[in-house]
Amino acid sequence: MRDMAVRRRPTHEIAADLRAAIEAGELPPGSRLPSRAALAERYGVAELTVTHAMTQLRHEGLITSRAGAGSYVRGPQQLLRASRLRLSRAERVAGRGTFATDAHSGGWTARSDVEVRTERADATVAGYLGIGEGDEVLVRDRVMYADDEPVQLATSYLPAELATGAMAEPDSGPGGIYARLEDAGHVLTHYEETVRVGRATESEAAALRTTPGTPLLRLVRRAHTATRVVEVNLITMLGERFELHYEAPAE
Amino acid sequence: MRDMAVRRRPTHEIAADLRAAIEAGELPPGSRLPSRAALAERYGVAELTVTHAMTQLRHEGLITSRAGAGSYVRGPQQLLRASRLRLSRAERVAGRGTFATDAHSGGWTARSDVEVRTERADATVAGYLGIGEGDEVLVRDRVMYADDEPVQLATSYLPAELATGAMAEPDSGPGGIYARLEDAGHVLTHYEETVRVGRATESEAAALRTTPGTPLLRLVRRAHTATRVVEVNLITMLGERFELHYEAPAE
DNA sequence: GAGTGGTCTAGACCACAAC
DNA sequence: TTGTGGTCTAGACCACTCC
Repeated sequence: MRDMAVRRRPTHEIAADLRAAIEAGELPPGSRLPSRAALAERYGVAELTVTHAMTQLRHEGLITSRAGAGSYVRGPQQLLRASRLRLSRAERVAGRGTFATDAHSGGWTARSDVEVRTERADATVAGYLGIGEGDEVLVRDRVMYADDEPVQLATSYLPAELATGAMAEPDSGPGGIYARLEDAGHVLTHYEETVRVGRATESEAAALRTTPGTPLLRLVRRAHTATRVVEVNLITMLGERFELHYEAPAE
Repeated sequence: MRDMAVRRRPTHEIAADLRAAIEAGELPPGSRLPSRAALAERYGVAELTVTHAMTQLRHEGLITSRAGAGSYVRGPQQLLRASRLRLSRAERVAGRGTFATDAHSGGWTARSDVEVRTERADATVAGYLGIGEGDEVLVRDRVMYADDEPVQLATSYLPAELATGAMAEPDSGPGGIYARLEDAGHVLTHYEETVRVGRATESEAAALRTTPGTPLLRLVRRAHTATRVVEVNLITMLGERFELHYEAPAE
């Protein structure tokens, strides 16, 4: 652009230029951006100005940067669909848990690291489960991987007296914890989910290999039998990688 | 703190200090933060360093800044619950649309600006509605306000041949567009919603009085009768102000 | 060892709000 | 008019990656 218009805000202009180049495919996914120094030279601005433009693009999820290695255009990430099927009894009977169900229909591979322990319920968990504060609960702490990238954290709580057999094992067996609950005679009637958007704390960012402040989806799922809440699961997902599906009757 | 430990990252330290002061109530909501110059002096750093710390807090939603006026601690924002009730026929019969239903149960006031027009469906909309590309659709474009702050954008599309009577008016009447569809004999059977996280573009940011890059909730809601999709609504919500509620049967 | 992005200093100009 | 936050320049040091 030889006849560049009057420069309004160099930061915005540089960000817009790079964004356009990425979207036009001139900078394809995986390709390396010019270095900070090169861009500063090209646009005739200070390096800090270029830095701000690149920070903006990073916040938009368009690029990633690593000190020493450079800045690269991010490829379109595979979208992980959390379908309404994931809670179906049919899938449980087929031996798949919720995460595995989504993986199966989405064509990605699922893997989890699980830690199991018991602790006393704090006020929040007690409230969700409808039990007393300080009552014993089984805690199942999970990091879930899609194609070997960590994409979801989940901490599940069950009243200790319900958590028998494989429920207290790291591997809860085919169909997961909901299948074990039903094996034990706790027939599930419905699930309740609340969805919020949050931002990654430092520890969440470390676990999900992202940066603090990244948008997250925070779900609270409660599993009900006819008489009580038998489990609550606090789920944290990489916000921009998931698509949640729900269905509701018109009545 | 006289015996301050070795300074690791001034930006993080200052942000953590201010965050702690806000959370401890030493800087209550509405109160003004010390100026950039004052903080730079206090911490013995450059003003740019303080600026970065404040930018971080702004991204976390803790403060707002206005040039000339100062930086202020934001009050806790009212959380807007989008309950599963919002799609119930009972609420429609009571004369409330989806947004008004949430307002009614949440205790906030709802208001909308509506624009209505017809256009030809693009591939995306045609796909959602199961009609042909280029077919005429009625478009209802809305900005929705909670307590007079814009919090949600919604663009609703209906196949033109279904959009009779008040559906084509800015005020679609009590119970909203779904009530009119049922009046016209299109009995709704179920809704389907997909939820994703996105970031505000510049125009979305302007409409929602926020900054580009702010996390948003993007919903696609399709209303079904027994035989077809009669409406699709592309909804954009301020991510951090909404909580979505869903319920699913265990089967 | 050369080059990268992350972070910091020191100083500056601006539009704007408040007085 | 004074001070605010928003933005920019110019220069620097660092840990780190890659060769």
